[in-house]
Amino acid sequence: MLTISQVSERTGLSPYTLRYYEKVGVLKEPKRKEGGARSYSESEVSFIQCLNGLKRLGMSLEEITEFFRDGCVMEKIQQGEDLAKLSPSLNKRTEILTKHLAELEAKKKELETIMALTREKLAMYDALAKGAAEEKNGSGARE
Amino acid sequence: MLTISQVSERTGLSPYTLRYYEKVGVLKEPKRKEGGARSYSESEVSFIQCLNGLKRLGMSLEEITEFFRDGCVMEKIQQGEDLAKLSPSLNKRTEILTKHLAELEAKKKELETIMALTREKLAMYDALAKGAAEEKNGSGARE
DNA sequence: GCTTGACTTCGAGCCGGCTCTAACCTTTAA
DNA sequence: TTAAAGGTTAGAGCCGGCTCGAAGTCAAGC
Repeated sequence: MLTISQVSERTGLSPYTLRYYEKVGVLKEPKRKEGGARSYSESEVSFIQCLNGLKRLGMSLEEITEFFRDGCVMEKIQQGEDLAKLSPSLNKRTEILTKHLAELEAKKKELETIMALTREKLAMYDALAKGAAEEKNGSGARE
Repeated sequence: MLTISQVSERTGLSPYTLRYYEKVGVLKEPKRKEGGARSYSESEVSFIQCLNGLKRLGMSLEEITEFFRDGCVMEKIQQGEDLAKLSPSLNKRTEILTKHLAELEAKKKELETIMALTREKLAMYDALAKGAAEEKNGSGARE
């Protein structure tokens, strides 16, 4: 059993963040020692690592909470749990990931649009700046 | 001369937002009427429209403030101001836009990375879900 | 017995970009 | 004359995701 700062070291999340995640419901409350200190198991650590994986996908804490509503499925599978029984959870997960991917795609389109606009504007200022430089040099080749 | 709500209608920014922009320094203080009410000119409206253009590029208020430190150059040009005199402003603007574009490109790369990761994870869950469905159907073709 | 260090809690603060409330003031029309 | 429709200000609240401060508790070592 691990303390919060040991879990912090092994997951890269600060104790602050771990407690915060607990508060907002993305992590469930761990057992406590007599003194009241949190006491985490190995499987809780791997759950958090799994969670970190989803954060890397840019998912919000809300999405992640929803994703994990049935616990850490990958672990259950590794423990040899019946695949058929997990089917609804798996379906929900592919659904959430599909939706997330669609959001990312939308974001990318949006980003490409504003990049195109930025390039346009940049080209305009660039052309003006060049014109200004020429005028300064007195060359004034055109006209 | 226009009131704040007239400017709001013509620019799509709420009076709240206009006052907020003034407070954080992206808009400069307009003239006041006797009563103390803000009184905007047409050129202030076109400045704000220009500002909206930059917002559409995803620029932060801080970047926009910096961009407009020398006023609305496009307008000065239209008013026939000497292009050579504006050269430093124009150079600064192309510089800011170039930097902004680089940031957008970085963001896009990042986004592409997490999209690839998401697709991977999705493929995995998808495969598992299919496997679970097969097991449920009793077919169990393999093994 | 006392200090030290790690834990606990609650609540506040931070970021950026608004958005709104409250209390007040001004102009205009009935 | 007074009420409604605008305007003004300072300051608070909101979002998500932390991050921290203060004050308290607890176990271990000197």
